[in-house]
Amino acid sequence: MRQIAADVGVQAGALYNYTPDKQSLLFDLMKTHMDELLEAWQAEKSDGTPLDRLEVFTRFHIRFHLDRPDAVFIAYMELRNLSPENFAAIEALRKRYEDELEQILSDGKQAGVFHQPDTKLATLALIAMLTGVTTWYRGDGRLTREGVADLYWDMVRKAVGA
Amino acid sequence: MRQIAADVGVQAGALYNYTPDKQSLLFDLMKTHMDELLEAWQAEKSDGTPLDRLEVFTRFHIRFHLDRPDAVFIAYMELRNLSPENFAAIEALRKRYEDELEQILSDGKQAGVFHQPDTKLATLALIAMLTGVTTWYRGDGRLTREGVADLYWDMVRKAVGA
DNA sequence: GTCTATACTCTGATAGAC
DNA sequence: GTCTATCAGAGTATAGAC
Repeated sequence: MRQIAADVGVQAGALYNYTPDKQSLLFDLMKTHMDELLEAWQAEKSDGTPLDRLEVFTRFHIRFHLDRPDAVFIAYMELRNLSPENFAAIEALRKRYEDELEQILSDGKQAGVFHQPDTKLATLALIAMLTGVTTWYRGDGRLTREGVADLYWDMVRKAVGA
Repeated sequence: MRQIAADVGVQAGALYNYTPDKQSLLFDLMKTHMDELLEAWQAEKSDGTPLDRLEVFTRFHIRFHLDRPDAVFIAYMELRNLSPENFAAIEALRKRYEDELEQILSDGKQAGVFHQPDTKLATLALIAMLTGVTTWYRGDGRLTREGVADLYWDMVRKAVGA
């Protein structure tokens, strides 16, 4: 709390005018992140073919996460420091996001364009693969953000047999 | 440290007969984990075709990580608590492991059986995808460990165009 | 709304007896 | 090798002045 206070230019005690305690502050950070993720996806998602929707999801996920490395880091690494109730709330939001991808994969399989044997596992596997980009991508590296998205999309597409 | 001491049945001070400080204890845990990973892989790897080697790697990675959920959790979540020198040492070991997969993918591409456009990115993407299994797999769930490995292998194989 | 001051607790680590 | 006792520092949070 002292470190946060120093970064925003006040003394530690002054922070408690804005948050009742540290746990609430962490929860608000994570909840805001997940709300923004879901809201941004609702604004981005389209009604095309399953293949198109999967590509939109893939590129959206990479772009959104690369735009917010700090929030993503917190959202994954601080889960264990949430109270049980707060953890459940964040997990529910995460599940809603996973369901968006699962629905695309499910529709694609039904349409005969995707061929994953297990849609639920494919959902989790693809999200893990895509989110991993935040652990290694650096803006000054050899690949542009668009280049990275192209490469991930190639793998996603193939992984579901499209 | 008091919590660890309580779990092993001694007082906190007694732990310092076994480790000079907490940082060393964490580093030793993570280093041991990485050493075991590399050693186990050396014992497991074979000389077959790239496709066979990739399958062996996939199944090995899943099995090894599902066998050690606690060590895996620490190895990923506590990286930020390592001193810079210790972090560099662990990262070097991690890189050696990644290089094992990268070599397989590289050989497969050269042989014309894999078709990933970017071998380095494919390496990181696949490891992230596979390691993700530890965040959701539960032994009492609907899938057996072998079933999970089969499903991941199907996705890995397709993702590299094999 | 921010400050200073401080209460209270926890933490890693050490000292010295046994 | 373990214990008890304790230190020094950091942590979250609160009180009261301005």
